[in-house]
Amino acid sequence: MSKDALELIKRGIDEFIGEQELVAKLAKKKTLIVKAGFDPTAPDLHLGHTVLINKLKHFQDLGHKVIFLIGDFTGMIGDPSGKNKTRPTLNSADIKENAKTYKKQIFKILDPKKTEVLFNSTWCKKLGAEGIIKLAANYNLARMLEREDFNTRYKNNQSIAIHEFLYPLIQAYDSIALEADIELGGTDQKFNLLVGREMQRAYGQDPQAVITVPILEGLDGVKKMSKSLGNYVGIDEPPTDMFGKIMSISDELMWRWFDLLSFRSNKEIVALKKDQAAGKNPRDIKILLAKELIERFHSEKDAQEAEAAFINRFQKGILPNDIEELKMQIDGDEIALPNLLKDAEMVSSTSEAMRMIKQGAVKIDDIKVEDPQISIKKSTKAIFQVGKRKIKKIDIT
RNA sequence: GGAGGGGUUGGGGAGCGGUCAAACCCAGCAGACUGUAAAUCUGCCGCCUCGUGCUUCGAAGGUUCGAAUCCUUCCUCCUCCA
Repeated sequence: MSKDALELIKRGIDEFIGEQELVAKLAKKKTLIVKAGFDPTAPDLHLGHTVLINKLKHFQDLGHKVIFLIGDFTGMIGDPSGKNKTRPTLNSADIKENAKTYKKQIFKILDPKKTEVLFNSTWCKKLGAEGIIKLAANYNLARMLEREDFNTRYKNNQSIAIHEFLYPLIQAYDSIALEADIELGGTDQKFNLLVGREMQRAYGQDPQAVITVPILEGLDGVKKMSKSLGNYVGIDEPPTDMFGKIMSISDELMWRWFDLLSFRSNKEIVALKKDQAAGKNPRDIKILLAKELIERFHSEKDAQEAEAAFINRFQKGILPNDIEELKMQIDGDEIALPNLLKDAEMVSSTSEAMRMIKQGAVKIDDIKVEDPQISIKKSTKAIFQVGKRKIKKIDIT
C-alpha cells in the first residue's frame, strides 16, 4: 500500500488497530478481504451508514475485496441488546427482500462488481450446538465483562442474557469463516471487532486489522443518526427533502458533516472554513455540502433543481410549482377547516388543526386564516398551508 | 422459594380522595427574529360536534356524592435474601 493509499484509508477514521501487521501482510498478499457487518432489520440506509460504506469504497478502489455481510443469523434469533422491545423475527423471505433493498442502496456507492454480499447464516447454521460450544470455549467471562455496557450492567445488577455473550463470538466467527484481513465498524463496535482478532488467533489465523469510524450525529447535532430517532437523511430520499434537511442543520454540525461525509480534500475544507471566517455566509457553504451529497445519491441535475427550488421557496418566498394535488370528496355542501386538514393528512387530529389555526400557522391561498371555525365550501380549489413545510393543493368536490 | 418496591399523557418524573387533561424538565410543533441555521423570545403540546363536551393515569372489578389517588384480583417490571 502506497503512502497515498494509506492516507486515504486513514482519513476520517477513529482508530486503526493492527496497522503494522496489515502493512506487513500486504507485502505478501495483494488483495485483502475487507469485511463489515450490517443488521438485516434496517435496510433503510442513511448518511450515518455511509461513513462506513465510503471507507469500504476506498478499499475497493485500491483493489481489495469488500464483503458486505448481512447478519441474518443473529437477526433470526432476535434482539441482542435487551432493549425491552422484542424485535420481530425475520423469515427468509423478508431477509431476501431486505437484502435487495440493501444492494440497491449500497451500489450507489460501492462497485457491484467488486462487492460480495453475503449472509452469515450460510456458515453459522452449520455450526450447530457443538460448534457454538467450541467457539464459546475460546473466550472467557472476565474478558467479556470488559465490554463497557456489559460491565456497567453487571455492576448494577442488571440482567444480561447469556445469548448476549454469544453475539460478539458469532461476529468473530464470521471473521474466521471469511478469513477476514480487516473489519470495519462504528466506534461502538470496537469491542466486538477486537474479539474477532482474538478469536482468529485462537483458530490459528492471522488476526484481522480493525478500523473504527466515528458515529455521525443526526440532524439535531447531538444524538447519533438513526431511523428510530427520526434525525436522519436517508440516501433514498427525494432530492428536495435531502436539500431541506441538510440546510436545516446547524453551522457547527455542518463542519462535522463535511469531515465525515464530503469527498472534498482536507485542503478544500480548510479553505471553506477560512471563507466563513472571512465573512462568507455559512448558508452558502452549506449549499455546497447539500449539492455534493445529492449529486452522489441522485444526479448533478437533481442537485441543481433542488437548489433552485430551495432558493425560490425560501429565499424568494415563491410557492413551489410541484405542490402535491389532492382531490377530496365531501358529503355536504361544506366542510369545517380542521376536518379538511385532518382528512388531507396535513395534521394528525382536528384538535391539532385548531391549535395550528389559533397560532396563525394556517394559510389558504397565502392568506392567513384567523377564524378556527370557518368552513370550506364545495368545489373550492385552493392551496392550503400548515406551517412552512406542509403545502397541498386541494380540490374539494 | 421468601421479603419488599414500582407501573402516570413521546421520554424522564410529580401528584397519593375533590381546586387533575394531571406540576416540572426534555423532546416535539407553531409564531417572532433569521440564513427554513444556531441561540433567544412567545404560545402550544389527549380527542371531538370546540362545549361549564368526551375519554385517559398497567388491566378488570369494588368503596365513595366524588378515585390517578382507598380496597380486591390479575398482568408486568425491578431490588434484596435463598
